[in-house]
Amino acid sequence: MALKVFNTLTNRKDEFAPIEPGKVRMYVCGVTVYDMCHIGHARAYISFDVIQRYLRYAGLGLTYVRNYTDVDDKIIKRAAEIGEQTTVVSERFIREFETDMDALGVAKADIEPKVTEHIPEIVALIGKIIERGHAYVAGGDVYFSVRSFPRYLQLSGRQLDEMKAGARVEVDERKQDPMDFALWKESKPGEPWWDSPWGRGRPGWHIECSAMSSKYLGDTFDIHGGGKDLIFPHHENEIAQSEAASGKKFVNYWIHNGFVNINEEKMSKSLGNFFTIREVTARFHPEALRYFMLTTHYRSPINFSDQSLEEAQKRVEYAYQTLDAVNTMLAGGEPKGGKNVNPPLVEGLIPAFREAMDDDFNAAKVLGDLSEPLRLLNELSSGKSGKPKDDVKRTLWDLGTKVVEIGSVLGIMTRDPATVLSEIRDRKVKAKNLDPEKIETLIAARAEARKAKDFARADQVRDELKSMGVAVMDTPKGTAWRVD
RNA sequence: GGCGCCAUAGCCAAGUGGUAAGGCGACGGUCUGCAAAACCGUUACGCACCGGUUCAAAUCCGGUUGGCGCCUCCA
Repeated sequence: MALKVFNTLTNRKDEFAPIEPGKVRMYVCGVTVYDMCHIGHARAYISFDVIQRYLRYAGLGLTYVRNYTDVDDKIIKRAAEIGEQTTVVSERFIREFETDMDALGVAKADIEPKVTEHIPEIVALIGKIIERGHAYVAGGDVYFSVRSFPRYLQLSGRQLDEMKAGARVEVDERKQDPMDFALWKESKPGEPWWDSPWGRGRPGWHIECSAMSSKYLGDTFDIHGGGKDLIFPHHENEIAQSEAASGKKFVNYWIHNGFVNINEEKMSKSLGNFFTIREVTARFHPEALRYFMLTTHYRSPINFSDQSLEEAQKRVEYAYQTLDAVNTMLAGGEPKGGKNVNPPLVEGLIPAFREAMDDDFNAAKVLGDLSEPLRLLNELSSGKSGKPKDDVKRTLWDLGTKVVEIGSVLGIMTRDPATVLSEIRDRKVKAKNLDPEKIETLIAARAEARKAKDFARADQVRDELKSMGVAVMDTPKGTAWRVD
């Protein structure tokens, strides 16, 4: 089955056909680096990370570009507020972004260009747009003339004249049309600036993505992505700029991810109802956050709640507990011989995975499909299945390998199980304000009581731990504990 | 006012024409000194509502209600 992607440009699922067979060029709008990232950013970059991984998995040669917007009104404002240089602010938040993405398992893009390092390209692009009659100089500013570009608003499917009624933007006197937008802005005192044919200034928002995408991916490329909120005006304006300059189609497939909601409302800075990635990952494991993001199709809104995160974390725990047991069972490496106990399940796994992902990257479906294999891995690795050991090992290997293969495309289940499990427990211990030492002491006391067959005393200790939210588990390898 | 999206069990959620995946929770069971974990079983005669198309609809069409988003910086 061929890959289908929902294309905002056509408003339907289109069969994906790259410009160059076997190769894909993809650009995703990166962050404006003026603050810590919130979980909306997490969703966007996780979504495209999965897309990125899947395209490569499917054997397509991918060039993935994700920029950093490091010149912008908000960065300037922020820098002024805290009395720092804009570059100090932007560099710091680039590092914070990298830290967050790393924790979430979001791989770096192949190219991560910064606006400040592409001013010449931007100036050249603006010059070209002016030359072609799609932009005009007004004082030290340069504006794109939306009326000169008949295809304007093709992505959002709106009408220019209908938009004017709702426009709440203050109209700059120098604009020929209220909808015209800045390509270049004259710098005010104290603002960063670069020389240009129009005087000292800086790029407007939008133009950087047009300049950097064409530099690294060409005038026309395959996929351009970002959050739904970027459709208008950002992506609409990118199309106008790029197509006005090149005279060619800009992008074939536009992919947009849905929002993260809080209490069914869009999470956003202006509403003040946002959580940073850092806040959430202090309470829940980063992989739980990632898993949560994948439980809903990337285009649908997803509602953030502690309960959902807890559920996601529970599944992550379950998966790693299972993998841990599988690893223990297969300590000797790939088993020789043995008979797979469930060939249809093992053999159907990857085809089902590909079918789901080929259908507009339906990772949520994949997660559901993973339940049965994980269940079987658990059953077999418990050692109590009653099946011949060789067959068990054979199946664990065959099935486990495929489960991890799928996990590696979704960016889950690829870390060291014991490490993740203890990281999760650490968070719960902290959340409940527990003292691990005290717990160990109690468990030791209980062990002694059990040894002496003083079960009344042992259960008393268990109850005490239980009231603290600690569950005690007696296993052949000793007594372990977990936080509920 | 314009454009668009969504509505599936207690909760989350997949499913775009063929007779409702999966998860969480709950209940019952196996295992266990007792538990926990794990495993097994049960948990939507119905997919907001009304009408239509069809042999067949959660899925297509029309309408109603409710919720959300964009039109302004925003992933």
